[in-house]
Amino acid sequence: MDFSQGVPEPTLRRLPTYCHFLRRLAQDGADVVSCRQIGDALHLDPTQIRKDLAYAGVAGRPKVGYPVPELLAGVENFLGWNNTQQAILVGAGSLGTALLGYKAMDRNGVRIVAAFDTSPDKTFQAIHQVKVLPMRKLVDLVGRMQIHVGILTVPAESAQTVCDLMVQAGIRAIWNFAPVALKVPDTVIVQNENLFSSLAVLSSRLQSTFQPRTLPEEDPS
Amino acid sequence: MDFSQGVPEPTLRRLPTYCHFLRRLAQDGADVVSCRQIGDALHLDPTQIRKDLAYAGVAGRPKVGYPVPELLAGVENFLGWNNTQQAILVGAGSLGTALLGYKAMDRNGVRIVAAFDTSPDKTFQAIHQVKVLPMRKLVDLVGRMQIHVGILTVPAESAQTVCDLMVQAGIRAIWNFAPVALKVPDTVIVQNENLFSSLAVLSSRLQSTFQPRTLPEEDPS
DNA sequence: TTTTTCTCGATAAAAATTTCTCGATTGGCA
DNA sequence: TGCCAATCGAGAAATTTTTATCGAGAAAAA
Repeated sequence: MDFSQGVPEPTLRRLPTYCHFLRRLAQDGADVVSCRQIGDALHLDPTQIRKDLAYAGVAGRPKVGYPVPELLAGVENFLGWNNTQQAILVGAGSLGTALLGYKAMDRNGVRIVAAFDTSPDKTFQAIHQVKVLPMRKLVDLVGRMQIHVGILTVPAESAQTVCDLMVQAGIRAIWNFAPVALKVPDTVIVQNENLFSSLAVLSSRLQSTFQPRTLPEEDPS
Repeated sequence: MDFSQGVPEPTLRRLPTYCHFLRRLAQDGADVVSCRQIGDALHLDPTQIRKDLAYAGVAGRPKVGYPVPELLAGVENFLGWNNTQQAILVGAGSLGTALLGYKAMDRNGVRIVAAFDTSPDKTFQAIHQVKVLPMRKLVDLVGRMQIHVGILTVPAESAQTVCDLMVQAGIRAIWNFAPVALKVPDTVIVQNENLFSSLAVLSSRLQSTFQPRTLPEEDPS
C-alpha cells in the first residue's frame, strides 16, 4: 500500500465505522466477513470498502472474505486504538462533560486523564471520575505526564488562548470543538469538529425538500 | 447558480464556518469583507470561498468585497437558519444533555422543544429547561406539533428502534449520533455525526508523526 | 483624467475520490 | 476431477472537489 501521500481523509473517517461494525461481528462470533456484507450493513460501496481496508494492511481471501479478528485488529492498529493516547480536556461545560462521560472513549484511542476549567465552581471536583483542575496546572501536568492530545471544548472567544497554552505545554494534537480556525505551528495537528457543520447539511437538505432550489429564470427585461 | 445536482457537501459543511465568522464581523460593525480576508482568517482558499458564497446567492463587488449584512443574511437564509426548525431529541444521556444545553442551537436552525428517554429517573424532569418525556408520548407530540427534525443520541443498540419510531411519527430528518447506519425510507434524510470519525483522523495523523507509515520492503525470500 | 491596484466571477486545469471493469483465486458441488 | 459462483485486488474510467488562470469592473492614487 502506498502511504507516500498519506491516507485519504474520507477513508480515515470511514474506518471507525468499520471498526464498530467489526466489533459487533466479533462479539457475535463471526469468523469471516465479505465487503459485500459490510457494504450492505453500512450502505457503502463494496469496492470502496475493499480499498479502505487495504490501507489497514489486511488481506482477504477470494470467495471467503476477511477474517474478522485479524481485520478488526488491523483496523484498530492502523488507527492507533490499541495503544491508547492520554489526553487532557479543557472546558468542562456541557459538551466537555459529555465527552468526559463517554465511556467508550478509551476504546477509541484516547483516555482523558484530566480536565481543566477557569471556573472555580468546577475546579478540584471530579466529573465522571476525571478531576477538574484550574488552568494554571495545565502546563506542568502535560509536561510531566508527556501528554500529546488536547481536547478543546471552550467557547470560541477563549479558544485561541487555550490553544496557545496547550501548544506551549507541548501538546501535539488538538481536537477542537470551537468554531474557529486555530493558529498553531505546523508541527501541531488540529482536528476541527464542528457540530453545526453537520447540522447545516441536515437543515439545508431538509429545507430543499420543502422548497427545492431552482435555477432562477432569466429575466428578459 | 446551478442547483440541478445539489450543493456539494463540502461547501455545505464550510458555510456554517463562514456564518460564524460573519456574525463576528457584523458585531464588530464591519461593512464589507473580501474573500481574501475570510480566507486568511479561516485558512481557506479565497477562490473556494467565492465559489461557496456564490451558492448563497450573494454578489460581491470588485475591489470592495461582499456587504457583510447581506452576505450573512444570504448564508443564514440558504442554510435555513432564519426560520428555525423545531426538533425533538431522544436519549437524554450525557451527549443528549450537552446538546440540550447548547444555547446556540436555535441560532443555528434548530430548537429542541422536547426530549425523550426510556429511563423513569429522567422523565418528567427538565434538563436545561427542556422537558424530558417518556417514549410513549413521542408519536403524539411529534404529530401534534408538526415536528420534522429528530436528534438521536441513544446507544447504538437502540438506535434503529428509536429511528423507526421517529419515522412512524412523521419525522423527516434525523441527526444521528449513534455509530450505526440507520435504515429509513428514502423520503427521510439522515445526517450521521460520528465523533469518533473525527477522532480517528486525529489519532491516525498523530500516530504517523511518531512512526511514519512506509511502504513495506519487498521480501525477496 | 489616467493609471494602478485590488477583487470578483467565470472558465479551465489539476487533484482527489468514487465507481466501474476485469482477471485471478478459492471453495462448493455435481 | 471439472465446472460454477463468489470474492478479492488491481487498474481504468468517471465524478467530484480543489486550485489556478484570466478578463472585467471599481475604487484609489497619481
